[in-house]
Amino acid sequence: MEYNFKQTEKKWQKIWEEKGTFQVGTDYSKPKFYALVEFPYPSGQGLHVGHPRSYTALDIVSRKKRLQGFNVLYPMGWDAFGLPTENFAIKNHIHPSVVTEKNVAHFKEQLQSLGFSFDWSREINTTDPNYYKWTQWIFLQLFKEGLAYKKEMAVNWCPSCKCVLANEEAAGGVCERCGSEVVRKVKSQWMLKITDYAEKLLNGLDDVNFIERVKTQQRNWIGRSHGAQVKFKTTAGDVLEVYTTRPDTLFGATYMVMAPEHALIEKWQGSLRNMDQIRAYQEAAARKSDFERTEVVKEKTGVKLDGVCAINPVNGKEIPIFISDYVLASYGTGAIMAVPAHDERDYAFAKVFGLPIVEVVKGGDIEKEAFVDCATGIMTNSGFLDGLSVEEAKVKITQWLAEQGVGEKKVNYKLRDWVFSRQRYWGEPIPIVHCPKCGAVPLPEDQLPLVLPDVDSYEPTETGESPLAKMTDWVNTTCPCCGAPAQRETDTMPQWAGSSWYFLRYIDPHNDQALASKEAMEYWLPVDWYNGGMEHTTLHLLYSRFWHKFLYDVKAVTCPEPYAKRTSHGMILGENGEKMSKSRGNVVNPDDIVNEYGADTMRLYEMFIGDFEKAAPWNSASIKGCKRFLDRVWALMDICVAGDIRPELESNFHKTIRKVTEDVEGLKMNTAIAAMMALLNDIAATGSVTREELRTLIILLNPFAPHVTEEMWEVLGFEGMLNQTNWPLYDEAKCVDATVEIAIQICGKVRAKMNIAVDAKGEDVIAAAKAEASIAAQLAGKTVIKEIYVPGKLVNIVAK
RNA sequence: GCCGUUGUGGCGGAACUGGCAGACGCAAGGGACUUAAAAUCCCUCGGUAGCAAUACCGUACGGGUUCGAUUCCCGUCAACGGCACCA
Repeated sequence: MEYNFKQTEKKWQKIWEEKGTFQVGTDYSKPKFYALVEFPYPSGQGLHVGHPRSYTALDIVSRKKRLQGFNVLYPMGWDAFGLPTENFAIKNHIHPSVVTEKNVAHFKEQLQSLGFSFDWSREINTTDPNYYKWTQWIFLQLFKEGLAYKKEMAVNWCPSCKCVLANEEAAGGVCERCGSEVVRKVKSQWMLKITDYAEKLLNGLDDVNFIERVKTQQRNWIGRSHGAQVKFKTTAGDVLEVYTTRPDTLFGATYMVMAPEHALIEKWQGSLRNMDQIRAYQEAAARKSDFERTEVVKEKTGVKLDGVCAINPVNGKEIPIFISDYVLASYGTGAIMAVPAHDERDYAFAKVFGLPIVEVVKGGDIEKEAFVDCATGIMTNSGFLDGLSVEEAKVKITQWLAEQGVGEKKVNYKLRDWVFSRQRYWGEPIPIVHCPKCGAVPLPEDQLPLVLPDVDSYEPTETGESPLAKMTDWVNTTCPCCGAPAQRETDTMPQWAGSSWYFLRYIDPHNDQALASKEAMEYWLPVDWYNGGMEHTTLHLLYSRFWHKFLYDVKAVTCPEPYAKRTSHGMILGENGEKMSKSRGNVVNPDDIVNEYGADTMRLYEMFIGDFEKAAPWNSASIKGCKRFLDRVWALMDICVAGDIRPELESNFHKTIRKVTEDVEGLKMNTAIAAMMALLNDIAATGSVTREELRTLIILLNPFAPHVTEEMWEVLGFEGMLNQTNWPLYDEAKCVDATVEIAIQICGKVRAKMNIAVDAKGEDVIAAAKAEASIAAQLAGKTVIKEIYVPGKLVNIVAK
């Protein structure tokens, strides 16, 4: 009997939908399992073969957990605000919500054709006012707690289009739309104080099960360092404050560097004799992004301030001050003390400007390069610090600075506050009213959601304000505080807002009293397993942890960390090994694969393609192997006879059950599939299969290929639906074979093999190995120095 | 530049905690079935030499530790992800 995947897959998808098979009950007595994948941005291009990699993997986990008796929540939704939809709307004069609706419908149809066990009754959409009501509510709580504030920030500005550009739209310093040069313009922006949570975000990592590289990257992104803040007096009278992780090297500070944007420059205007030169340099620096500025390879540039000097507090020496773009305004105090002998960037700068390089830590050769190692060095040329180790010197100088009142111990973070404003239309309106008397006033909660009004044009305004600024009817309102005429905030939120808390909404998606009910939160939180891309590690994942920790502090959620476990999948590349993209012409459409091979084959192939965590190139030819495997499993029904698992296959079955059970937990789907393929080969070699063998095999395969296995279950006449049966158990004792083949090595090289009983004693095995004809011959005339037996693996005889 | 990661046959990949490198699959070659093709089934398949048994080489490159290294350490090269307004 031929297997018709088209008909069968549709049949089961319909049954699952009609019966609500994967709808999650509210039976809170069962153990729960909450599996989460990153919800997609519904782009106009439709689903990409990259999306199902993550979705299939956790679908397999979810289906297996259900078979193991868990109450599983596996939801899906749409992260639908964002730039591409807005740009499409501008170009084609279609409302973004219309575009979104169409894209969502397309995505949903594509996802459903792959047979994912999502609970569609809990579908959410970040652009739905009933959803973003709560996104706005969270913003209000942040505002009330003082974590949302306004600040002047530099943004990318296209002077020709007169609009703010996203970094992506300003790649290479050129406007993506018109090609003109992008400048940095200062604008007042809403900011979120994520830095207040730096310590909590760091410490929380100790309590969660995230893959190590995600933790490392988050730790580095937060970038905690211990050092000192030091005050340098200047000849202008003001104090120039710096942060340093190397206060021990203070005696070696021979000059200072400020970021070109540093506020003191403006204050010192009167004293500075080379203001023209300074202005020119500031303008040049404004055009560069932070990471262009910090590149080490390029020649260091800068301008010496003519008219103001600093005074080194340890020795009273006057030292020059420079501005240079390698110092960033956004890190530390925006100024540094430069110690060229012990910092590579300072060294390079000092060489260019001919500044003195004073060695204060012995151990390197400062004629050649900066000596940066602080583990081994001994202090020198440093007065009362001489002879101390770097660590001792750090402690002593920090104490001294504190005693003198010119510095203090300081913990610093690389993490910067979150720029939360966008001058765009397609985002959540920020629920704030600006009153001339009361200032920024939060909208009362009973006025939420503040609905995004319809506008005629989605183009930003001449001044770079959001398109909402043109909606005077909407903008003009009254102050919720004093009733006087006031104006609404016209900036919108970034796309990160809606995705920072979406997992909370799935657990109680229709609640209009709260984000989710306490009861639902207590049962479902935290997310048990969250899978997503590595590219979201430092932004989305950190932002959502921040919001969650905040919500925990204001008692709006019931646990301190949102995600108990985080894993990451690799990208699926084009057949040529490059990233899939329209412009490269190497995009594979999942619809084509489903049509030609079926959803089960597609799912199996995406899991078999390689190591889940690594990038893997698509290969059309290889898909056939997965189709062939499913066809061979189907064909087993032709040779099926009554009976239990046969003794000669017993250990194969137990080993395979163990392998699949463990590999699914470890996201090693490729080796789980390989194990099932090997089992099929072993069964096929016997020429028949028993009912019980087939039953066990198709339960194991069900999470991977749910349609064909469900159909086989029905054809074979087993009771009920396969997805409601139990996952098979294995017996550790039955996974072992009686004999095992081991290798015999001489000096680490395999020279022979032999079969031994699994429980054979070491000395007997070694004796047997030496008795082996070819081994005996090669050992003749040599002295045995060492004999090693690794149980069940090998014997190694070292001889001379 | 900074942070993180990766590098194994013609290809995707496998290999426990330092223990037989190449599981499983694709492609390729040979054979069976067929009027023929597709499908299916069987065999071979890292390189060099050899009829063969077998020997030597081989996990990006150069060193090191070890009885034994794809695995650990040091260095080099190449590729990929992120760098805060793409998501």
